Amino acid sequence: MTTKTYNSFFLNFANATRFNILMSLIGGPLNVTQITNRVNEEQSKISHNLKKLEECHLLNVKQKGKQRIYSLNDKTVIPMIDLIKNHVKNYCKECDKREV
Amino acid sequence: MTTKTYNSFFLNFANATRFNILMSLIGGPLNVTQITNRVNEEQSKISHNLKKLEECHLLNVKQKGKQRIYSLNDKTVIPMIDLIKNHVKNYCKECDKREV
DNA sequence: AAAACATATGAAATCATCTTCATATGACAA
DNA sequence: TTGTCATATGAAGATGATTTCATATGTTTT
Repeated sequence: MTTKTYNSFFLNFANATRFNILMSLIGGPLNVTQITNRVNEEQSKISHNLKKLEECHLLNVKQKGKQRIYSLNDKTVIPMIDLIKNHVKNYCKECDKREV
Repeated sequence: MTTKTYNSFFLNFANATRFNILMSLIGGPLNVTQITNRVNEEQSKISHNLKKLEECHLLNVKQKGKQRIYSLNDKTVIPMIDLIKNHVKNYCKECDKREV
């Protein structure tokens, strides 16, 4: 596992926009316009970030007419969400409350 | 789970220095000087980064004389390492090879 | 073949994080 | 109570990531 690989893997989760994109896809695949609406950000911003997520294989794409449909790699993403949720629950109960 | 919480959680793994610190502690607790030697970085750099890891409860500290002994929160860190290793193995076989 | 729609891309500008350096603090030993 | 060892900290500078804006590409519709 190269430094670059795990660096970009975790960076993908660390960014709020990308984290929200992942969340928006938990319910099932969406096209770019739909993701853009759910996450409520600029289209080009979404596209740039989708690219990074896809490069890491956290997302898959397929073309459907002029749309591109993105779907979650849930084998990785769901366990990851569970892991951090558990961590926060067990170790960060207080610190997570004091908002900054 | 606040944005800040998951952001700093993942950021901790995304940084090479901190990732190496975590790795150095898999074998068991170490003091700062020992970590500094294993990771082979400046002492103040190590201290700054230890702080961030501790704030996220990925590390625990205890004082022992003038030393501070850091140990891994292995309940979280080990599963996390396993998760990314598996991801890379299953989905990034090729992309992980082409070094950048 | 032009227009319209959906998405991607490059580059500059902005914003956030990291490291570095100098110095401070805290604990123990002499 | 001074010196030394171990570690932490603040702030500036350096580096890196993200967003933005303008525009390009690709696909379908008319």
